[in-house]
Order: sequence, then C-alpha cells, then structure tokens
Amino acid sequence: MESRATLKNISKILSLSISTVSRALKNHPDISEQTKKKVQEAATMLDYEPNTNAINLRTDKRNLIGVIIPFISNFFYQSFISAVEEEAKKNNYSLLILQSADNPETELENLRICRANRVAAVFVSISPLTKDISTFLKLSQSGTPVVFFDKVPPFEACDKVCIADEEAATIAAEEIIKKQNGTVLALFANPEFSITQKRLTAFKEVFNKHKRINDLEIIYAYSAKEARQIVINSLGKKIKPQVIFSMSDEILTGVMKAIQVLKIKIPDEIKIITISDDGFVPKLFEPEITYVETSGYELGRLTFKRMKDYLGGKTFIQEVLLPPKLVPGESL
Amino acid sequence: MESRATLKNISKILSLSISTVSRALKNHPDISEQTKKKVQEAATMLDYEPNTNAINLRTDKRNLIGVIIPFISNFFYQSFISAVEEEAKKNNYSLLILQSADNPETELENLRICRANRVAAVFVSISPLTKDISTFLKLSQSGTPVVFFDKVPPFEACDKVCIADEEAATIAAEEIIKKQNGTVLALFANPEFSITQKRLTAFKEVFNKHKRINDLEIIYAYSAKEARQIVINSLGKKIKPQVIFSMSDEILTGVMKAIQVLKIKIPDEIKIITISDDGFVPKLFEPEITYVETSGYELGRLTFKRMKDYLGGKTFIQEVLLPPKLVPGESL
DNA sequence: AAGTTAACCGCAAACGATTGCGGAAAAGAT
DNA sequence: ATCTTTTCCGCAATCGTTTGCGGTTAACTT
Repeated sequence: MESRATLKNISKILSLSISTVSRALKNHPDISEQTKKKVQEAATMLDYEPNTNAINLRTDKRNLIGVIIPFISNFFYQSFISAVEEEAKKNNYSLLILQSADNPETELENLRICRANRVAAVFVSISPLTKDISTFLKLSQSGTPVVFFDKVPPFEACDKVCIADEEAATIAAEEIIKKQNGTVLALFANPEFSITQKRLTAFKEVFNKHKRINDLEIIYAYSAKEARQIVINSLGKKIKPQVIFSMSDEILTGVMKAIQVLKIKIPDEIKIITISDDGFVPKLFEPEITYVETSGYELGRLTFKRMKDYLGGKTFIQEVLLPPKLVPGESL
Repeated sequence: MESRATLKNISKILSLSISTVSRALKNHPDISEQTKKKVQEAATMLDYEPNTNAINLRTDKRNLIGVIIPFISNFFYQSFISAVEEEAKKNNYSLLILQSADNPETELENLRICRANRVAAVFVSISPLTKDISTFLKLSQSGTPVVFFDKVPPFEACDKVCIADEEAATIAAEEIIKKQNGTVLALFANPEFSITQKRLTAFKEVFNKHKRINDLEIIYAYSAKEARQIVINSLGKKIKPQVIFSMSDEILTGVMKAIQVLKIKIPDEIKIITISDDGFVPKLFEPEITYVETSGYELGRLTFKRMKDYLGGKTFIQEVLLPPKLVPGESL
C-alpha cells in the first residue's frame, strides 16, 4: 500500500476532514491549537510536502520563471542566470532553464514549454536568426510578462532590458582618445549582429567627433582564431597600431594569443582595451586588461526587477538600459 | 470575458464533450476525422496548450528534473547543465535549476522545492559542509531517483557519478614522469576538500612508484592569488622547479599570472600541466597548456544516463566513474 | 431556560486534464 | 424486418489542493 503524503491521507489517519487538515497546516484561526499540533505532527511524520501542481492548478498561482537563452555555456548568461536565480529564490520562484542553440524553432519549442508549464514570466534572449516574435508578444498580451534581455528584437514594441551597447563602445573609445594618440586597430564581431552594429556605430562616432577617424582601422573577426591571425598580421607590418580595441571576450582571447605568440609587451609595445561581460577573461592576464564591463549579473537583477514592476502594475512597455562601467587595468 | 484555452472552453465552443475534445487532440481512434479536424482547428485558434500542472496531477507524470549545485557561475557546472539540458530536451524533461551557495540549509530548502514540484529526479552536487544526506536518501527510497554527481558524499550508499579524480591526477603525474626529469612544484587546493585528497594521494603514489618522491614539492593554494604568489616565490629561488602541476583551473589562472609577471618562457624555462574542467582556461594561453580534462559535459550525459537506467529498472546502487583524458598542449 | 455567540470543523465545488465504461445511432448481416 | 456490429461520443470519477458556506457543539447572556 503505497500511500503518499497527501492531505487526504493525513485526514484519514487523524479522522479529520481534508479541509481541517489543510487549514491546520496553514495556521488558520478556525482550527484549535490542539488539532493544529496533531496535524502538524502527522505531516512531518509523513514528510508531507504540498503538491505544487495541485496548488497551481487550484489557485492559478505560478512559481516558475522560464529563462530562454541561446547557450548556457557562456559567461554572460551564466552570471545572468546566477543573479536571476538569487532573486527568484527570494521571491519564491524557481527557474526553468531552456537553451535554444540559436535555433528559432527550438526557441519556439522552448516558449511552448514555458506556456505548458504556466510560467509566471519569461525572460528571453533571442537568437540572431529570430525574425518573428509574435508568439512572444501574444503571451505577453495574455498577461504573462515577457521580458527580452541582452539580445533583443530591434524595432518591436516589447519590454527590453539590455546593456547600453552604444555607451560601452563610447566609453572605450573615449578612454582610448583620452590616453593615446596613435593608430587604433578595432576588432569587431560579425557585422550582421545588431550588437556589433551598435557598438561599431558608437565607436566610430567618437573618433569622428575628435577628428581622429583616420587613426582607426576596423576589421571584422568572426572567431577568436580569426582575431588572432588579424593581430599577428597587423603587428607584423612596418606601421603598427598603438592600440587594439576588442569588442568582446571572445575576440580578446584571440588577441591575447597573438600577443603571446609575438611576445609583445603590454602596455609598452601595445595597448589593449576590450569590452567584457564580467571581467573574467581580461583579469586572467598580467598585466590585467582594461575593460568596459557589461555585467550579466546586474542585467539579471534588472530583468527580474522589470518583471516585478510589470506584475506590480507597470505594464506599459519599457526599455531599460544598464550602464556599463570602465574597469581600469594596466593595459592602456 | 477572459476565457483561457482549456478543454472545457473548446468543448463549449464546439458543443462537444470535454472527453471528445481531449481524445480528438490526441488522435484517438474513437473520434471521427471530421471531429478531429474541427477540434484541432479550434485548438490552434485559441493557442491551446495542455496545462502541465493538470496533466501531472492527474497522470502522476513528472516532467521536471531538479539540479542542485553550489554555484552556477562555474565552468564545470555550466557545461554539466548544458549537457543535462540537451539530454532532458530529447526526453521531454525540463530543468529546475537551484543553487545552494555551499550552504547546507539552502541545499535542503532546494531539495524541498524539488519535492514540492514533484520532480522526476534530482541531480545534486553537495556542498563541502553537508554532513547529513538522509533527506536525499529518503527521497530516493520513495522512488524518485537521486543521483549525486561531482561533489559526492564520501561513504554513503548512494548513486554517484563522478570524475575519476585519482585517475586524472595519475595521468598527469605519469605524463610528467614520462617527459621530465627535474623537480616538480605541485599546487593543490584546500586539503579539506575530498577532491584535493583524492588527487593528491594518487599524484604522490605515482611519484613514489617511480622513486621520485624527492623531486616533488607540494603546496596548498587556497585561491588563485595564493597560487600566484607561491609560484612567484618559488621561481625566484636559486633552485627552481622544472615543472609546475596545477590541480584545477582556478589554480592555473594564478600560476599563469605569475608566469606572465616573471616573463618566463613556456616550455623553455618552465613546464606546466594542469587538470582542467573543459580546457577553456588552458587554451587561452600561448603556447596552450597541456591538461587532463575532466569534462563537465560528459559528466552531465553520464548522470542523465544513470537516471534513465534507474528509471528503467537498474535501481541497485552504483558508482559511475568518468575517465579523464590527456589533452596535449605545448607546455610540457 | 431560552436565545445569542463563539469556537471548530466538514461539505462540496472548483482548477484542467485523463480514461474506463456505457450508450445511441448508423451500418452491415441474415 | 430483426439482430449484430461498428462508429462515435458523453458520463463521471479521479489526481491534491483551496475555500465559501453552513452546521454542530459548547459556552456565555440575560
């Protein structure tokens, strides 16, 4: 007789009604202290744990937050998730983590799972290939907050929380101009990514403003390996750049490999500045690389806050920007 | 009139019974093609998605897997989760991620959440401070598979899936002995961690076997910073080690900083070998560091497989070991 | 002693889905 | 024309919980 720990079973054992047991466990004033004690004892005896499925079904409560991201194996999402998990715990939510591998179909499937599980909210960083976010918007319109973070759809009217990408690039560019006069090799990722476009535009703008656009050489590196080769080539020429700018952690790893291959001294022979998610990579090197931080952790907190605001009534559409900050190393 | 998409509503719209609608959606042979079509159209119209809570409650199915880990912000767990998520998706499970911050109480709270959510299984990497795993065992005895992975309890009779820590250290030690004759500086983490003990014992054993224990200097580094200082001190002496062994990624980051500070050439002036979770850190440097890989990704797959075996009937207790493998760089 | 009021507790419906069983109508068999 | 079989569908119980409402005591008023 495999009897689980349910209200019904407890009530049977104590010859009480289910409702009494339920109320006793929630300390309802209608129930006498004596009965409460009996019930609570029985409950702990049986390791009673209320069935979330039943509760959610009955009360229409939701205790899950769906997090849809391209890949878990990524610094940025890692710290994002970490922050969201901490906030979630404080607010009695748990996290449903889904990765969509940059595949729009998997992304939709993940959204389906979120809906099937009646999540309280969805946090999603969309893949670069996602063109249609109507399913997300539909969910949002039906009352479940959907917050786009980091990789967000470009023009649509939806809740967004993201890094101030332009500002990150601007800060880096200003810092270069403030400190260095020479030529700059700027490495950017795939120009089709909106993040690349934003950072590139802002970066160039600063050099334009300061009439130093001629000091700037921009090259796209589609991978760390490419970045490495580009730097090796570039530093092999007669006219070398004085500063290298890298727009991401991944590119930086390629840059640093090149530097190590060439056995070039930082900052004496080359200056470096990068944009980094959390500083992990820049801090691996000696001297530590100066970077502009775009913290996934902070973004996680902001995203969670946006959701709470939404549930608290602020349902108007909003775009929240997280300001990046400069973390000086000794590389510039 | 906020009417959700439920079987009841669809049935009302089509003037059919709930059971018919339910069967039509699952392609039950009792239902005519005509009716099926009507129902399916109505369902997609309304964006119907079966309520997992109701299904799980009624059928006692479980679609969640609880993953309890100390910290998400960690290479190893990152790739572990990634693997488990992929496997889970293939098998129609989703992941409930809980971090316990190395706090036994939070760990128990997380387990409670797993039980409340009626998870299909629990994967847990316990904190170093956890002494009592009886609650876990109780859950396991009541039919929910609990698989301990990575940081597992020492003596208890429970399902474990972990890295063959001894073997990883053995492989590294053998490799050193095969290739190098000089003295070895071996850096280990907190000696109270069982993982440290295992690796240390195995490592020494090899040097004993080959009668080279006198070539071995062992130092505990409680952090990357400490590792850095230790290496700087050590390489500053008149008698320098020829080889540095690092037992983890974290220690390696300290070691590499020291190397960069001292501007020492690898492998000419110093050889290096490390144990690494996934090779990310060792591959950041040039030349790439030789390492013994203890893949979190593979461990995730193994853990999932162990659970499936368990659910498939192999409920006897088992300890599965994942063999590490040597990944040669140019640092040794 | 009759009426009022607390103090305690149970009945039953509801949440959304599944499923064994039975039943009506249409089709086929004789 | 009657009987048997399909074909197609609905009834109702069930999972575990919550909760409005009503009911039974016992205690308290006057």
